[in-house]
Amino acid sequence: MAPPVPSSTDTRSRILDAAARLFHEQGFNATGVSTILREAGVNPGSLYNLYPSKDALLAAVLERYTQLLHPVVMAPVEAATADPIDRIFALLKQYRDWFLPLEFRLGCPIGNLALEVADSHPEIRPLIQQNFDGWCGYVKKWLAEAGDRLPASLDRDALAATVLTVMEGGLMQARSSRSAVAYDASVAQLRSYIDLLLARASGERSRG
Amino acid sequence: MAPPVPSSTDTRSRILDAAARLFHEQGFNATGVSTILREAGVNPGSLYNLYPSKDALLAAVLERYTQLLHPVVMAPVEAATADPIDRIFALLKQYRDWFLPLEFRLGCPIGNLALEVADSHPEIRPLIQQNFDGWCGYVKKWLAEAGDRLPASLDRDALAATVLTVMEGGLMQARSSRSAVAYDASVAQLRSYIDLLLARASGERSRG
Amino acid sequence: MAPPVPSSTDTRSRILDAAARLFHEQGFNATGVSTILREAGVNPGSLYNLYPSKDALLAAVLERYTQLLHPVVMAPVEAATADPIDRIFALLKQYRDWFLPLEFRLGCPIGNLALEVADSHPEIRPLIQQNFDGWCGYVKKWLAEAGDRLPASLDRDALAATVLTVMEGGLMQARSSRSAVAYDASVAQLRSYIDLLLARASGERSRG
Amino acid sequence: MAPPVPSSTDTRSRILDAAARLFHEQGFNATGVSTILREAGVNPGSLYNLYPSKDALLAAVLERYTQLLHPVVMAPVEAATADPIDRIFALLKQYRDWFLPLEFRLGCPIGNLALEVADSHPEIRPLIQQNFDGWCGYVKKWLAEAGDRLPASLDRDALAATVLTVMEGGLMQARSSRSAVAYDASVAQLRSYIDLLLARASGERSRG
DNA sequence: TATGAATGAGGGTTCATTCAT
DNA sequence: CATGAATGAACCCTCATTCAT
Repeated sequence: MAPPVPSSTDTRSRILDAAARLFHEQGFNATGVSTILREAGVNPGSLYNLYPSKDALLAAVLERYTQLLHPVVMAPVEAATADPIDRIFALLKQYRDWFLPLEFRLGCPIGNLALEVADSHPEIRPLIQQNFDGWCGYVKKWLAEAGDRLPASLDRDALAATVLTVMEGGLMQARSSRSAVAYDASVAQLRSYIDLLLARASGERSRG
Repeated sequence: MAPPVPSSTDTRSRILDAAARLFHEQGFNATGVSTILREAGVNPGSLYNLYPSKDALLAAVLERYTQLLHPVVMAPVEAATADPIDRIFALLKQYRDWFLPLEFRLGCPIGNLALEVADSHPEIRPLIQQNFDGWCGYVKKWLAEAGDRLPASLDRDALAATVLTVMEGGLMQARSSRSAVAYDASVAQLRSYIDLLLARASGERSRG
Repeated sequence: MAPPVPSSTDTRSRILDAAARLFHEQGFNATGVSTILREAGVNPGSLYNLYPSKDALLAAVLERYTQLLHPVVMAPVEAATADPIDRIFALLKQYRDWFLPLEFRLGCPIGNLALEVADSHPEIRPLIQQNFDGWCGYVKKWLAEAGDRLPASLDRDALAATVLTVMEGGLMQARSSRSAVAYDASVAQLRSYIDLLLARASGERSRG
Repeated sequence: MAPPVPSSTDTRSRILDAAARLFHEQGFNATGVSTILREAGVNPGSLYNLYPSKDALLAAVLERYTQLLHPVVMAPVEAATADPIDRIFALLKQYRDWFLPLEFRLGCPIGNLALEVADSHPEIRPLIQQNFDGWCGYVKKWLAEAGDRLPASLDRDALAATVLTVMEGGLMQARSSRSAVAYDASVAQLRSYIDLLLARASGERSRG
């Protein structure tokens, strides 16, 4: 028999859930610790037992995003889509599907924090970078799997970074306009670019 | 003889300068009104005489960014670079040149505010959008000037949005990594894409 | 031909009107000078030219209430009611008629100020007292006119003070309950008392 | 052994004591929270931990006045005076004795608040009314105990309301004049009225 | 370990008033 | 005399955090 989940774990989860949600909805600075406490149903002393500061809680939230990257973000894409190139656009479509019903409110939780705390919280910046690296890592893996369907001369790492650029830059404009137009436009240009790359590689292969 | 600049204008400018700088350096929520007052050398009553709230001051800052878009951002690019396609990359290089000495701290002042206040301040969102629209407007103009050097089938508005996407998404990653790598990579992919478009249009033209 | 009313008089009137209304509606401390300025359509400099302070404005408002006592409060009663005893109850009914449509909001402007500023503004207290004295003066005059319809032993000054007591005490309870019950009850007891006095005096006269 | 009084209760009491005293001395609007904090020796966070706003503190003060009505106001009267009719005048004399040494400064704390906040604070009005109802309740009880010493036809509730009217209306005039004259006059007229009622009832009883 | 009161610096804003134009 | 920006103390309240129980 498994031991009962200790209540501290439960408390820890409730805090992390509430903090992650509120940081996403309101931003880090606009979220008061007291709001987190209320939403998590926890006392200040309990929170400060588990996390020595609001900043430490932010770090924990970002660690959890790292853990959730695969199960929440990447696994659904990989499960639904087999072709590595298609997976890139399935990933971009997944964000669209998440945020369209919200009229593109909220935005990327990592991207939001990147712009809000990267300068003020030096100890947090690496955790953001870790999330971006993980995200790009999946894209790089897919691009590697695409093998010679893409030109040999293509800088696959640069393209992976660009996919993240398209997601973050597109989502930023979508939030500002409450519309999908700029996001869709950016994704379409990326599609067009990759199609040109695929065509060139195909030509190279047939000539090769 | 022109009348002396009224002192109120001076006060207004000092407030706007300080607010714009601090919002850029620290973010909107992390900047206290008292800090703005101290840096501007102004009393609370004076500020609230000119701007009824911190939010109104934010709106004024964003209006000013709209006014500064041409003289500060676009005019230098257009003065230094004649070719419309080259202007796009000169613009992207200008941001690189601005932020490289800062190790990519600060980031885009509009983009930062977009992610920080777009949801919480509905009245501010249109002002952010206005800045993005103005920015893309210049790129659209340049793309139009490129005429048939670009394929007729190209969605020039979509490409303009993508240029902004590359700038914002690239800058976000640059801030997170304190490095130019992802920014340069994204710009390089855009360059590669546009080169492919130019090549295709050139082929179309010669085939006539 | 009369000279045109100087604009300063107009300004003065607009300020007094606004101040009197706002002090009545919101109280003295709860009314900001800026609100008075806005409602009067006047600039701070203009107000402070005419009245050196908010307290001086309050004094002017109370002076004006003294001037308005006859035309606004007493003249209508005396015009509508001839019998001196009836005038007392007509006066009390006039307040009821004024405040019933407001569910007894606002209350007596003098009484409100009496309780709010009597202690903190020693220079204002005599002006409040002057209003009360004027008010009681009319009641005393009527009681004198009632002659031997009232007992010779009756302290007419004390009864006049009591009429004011009934008005103020009754109105206070009416405001607290948003109902006429306590006001009507107090007036009815006064009516009953005066009826007993009239009956006794009548007996004395017939025996006399 | 009883547990020591928890310090929270102590803090709460110090806040309530200071707030009640200052609201009484200066009025609600003229009393700053910072003054309450200083006088209570308490930090802002402590106050707002116990009371979510200045208005909530006002409500608590009025609740406490309700609790204190019996021990502070009514019990001394009932202890010192047995006869129910005499108790009414002992109560009115108690107020006189309290305020005469102050030259009738301060006034009734409930009455002051009634006029200052009844309109602006709808949630407070019922608490004021509750105090008035409690006060009148004692007078009603005494009038009931007077039985057939008073005329059967007398509206005892109306007379009770009138007693409060006399206290509040009399105290208002006493504050304005810094003299007992109008207060004493009003009480004397009430005495005269009740004597007439007692005489009439006595006559009715003897005629039986 | 859980609780929630206590801490005190700082939040954004309004106040009555003055003064330069 | 009108204007409205400037003044700076004070307003009510919230912040992240600590500590006694």
